[in-house]
Amino acid sequence: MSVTREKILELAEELILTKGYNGFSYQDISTVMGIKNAAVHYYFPSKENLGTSILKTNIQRFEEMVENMQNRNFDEHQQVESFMKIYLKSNRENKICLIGSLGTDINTLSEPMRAELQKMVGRIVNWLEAALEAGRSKGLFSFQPSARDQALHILSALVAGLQLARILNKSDFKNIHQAIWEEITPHANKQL
Amino acid sequence: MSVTREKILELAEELILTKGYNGFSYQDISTVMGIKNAAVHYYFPSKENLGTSILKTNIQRFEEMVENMQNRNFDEHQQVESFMKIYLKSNRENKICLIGSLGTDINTLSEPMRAELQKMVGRIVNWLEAALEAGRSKGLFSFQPSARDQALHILSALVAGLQLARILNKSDFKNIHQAIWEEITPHANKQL
DNA sequence: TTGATTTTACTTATTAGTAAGTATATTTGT
DNA sequence: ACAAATATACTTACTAATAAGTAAAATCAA
Repeated sequence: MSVTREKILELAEELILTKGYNGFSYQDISTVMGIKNAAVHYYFPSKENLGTSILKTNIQRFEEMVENMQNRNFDEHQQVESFMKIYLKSNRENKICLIGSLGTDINTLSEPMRAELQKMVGRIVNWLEAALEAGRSKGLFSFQPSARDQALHILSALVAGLQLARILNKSDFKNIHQAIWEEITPHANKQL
Repeated sequence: MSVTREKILELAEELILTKGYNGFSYQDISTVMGIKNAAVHYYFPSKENLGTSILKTNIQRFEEMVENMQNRNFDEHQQVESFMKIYLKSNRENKICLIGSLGTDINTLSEPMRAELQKMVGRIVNWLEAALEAGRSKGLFSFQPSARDQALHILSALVAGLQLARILNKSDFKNIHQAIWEEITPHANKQL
């Protein structure tokens, strides 16, 4: 794979996470990289193509992460913790996540991009649901709603947590993160 | 106040909630209203001015709602329930909320608009925190974290709940909404 | 030399924004 | 009461900048 292509993907993703999909242009990419806007079009003929590629890359990255965790015999507690750590990193870097960013712009996206976004979110929710369910049956987690509802609830808190932290105070995210974790962790005093 | 001005404000807000701040133009407003783009500039010289006006309107609307609830002697349970119902309505209308929408675009907003957004979110969080705290001391709510963390957690879940529901399935929001409510409601079986 | 990569030099469309003009009310001075 | 002045609510007709996108020529690397 071309190094230029990889860099464009990386930069475009960062721009989506910092300025939003409709808030960046090919010019933003080309000037930062020191190339011409037409060079970006060479690798990604259209913005839709670029956006879809970013989503495909992220789906692949997510599935590799899950596979890797399973290969290393991570239990569900460790898996969910690892997943949530991605969001802590995003918060440190003042970024939001693709779900929150593209969720805002969804009605302005082309159908293929929308489909890819749905695919990505679908896989994340399904994985989280399964991890929560399995973790609960092993006594690693404790929560009342269905695993799917709890997965949606956790993902929501993470996604908007980043957005709120960027509006209010970066450090607020740590508390949100902590609250999620305590919500599903079986503590001694939780039963009191 | 001018009827045209009011309509522009209303339409622009809807556009922010459906297409995002950087996803709509003065043309979108003027064509729908059957006026010229310059007429929109007559009322709101710049897009920043329009955006800031929308936020100011929303702050006022929120404070009127709180005042109204207090005048009607709503208890904290009823107050928080009313607030959460606003999000159910947004979900029915396939809209997200201003916090989620502008949270995505925050780095592309002018400083005055960013300040207004912070003001709005700050007031909502402060009110929610106070309502949760007071409600808990009356036994209307039950939760472990600090009232502020719980407020941030609830607001996060609502904000991103709308975004997730728009990506996945409209009906998913009802479950997220339900889960928040059950999280803070003192149920008999919660103590088991 | 051949193919991959990149630039040059565009086009077309859209953006926010403005300057100047117009019709219709509304106010004001006499 | 009546005309002159002024304010309101726009339209017409632009600009300057930027957007995504393209065709063709030049460069580079094997």
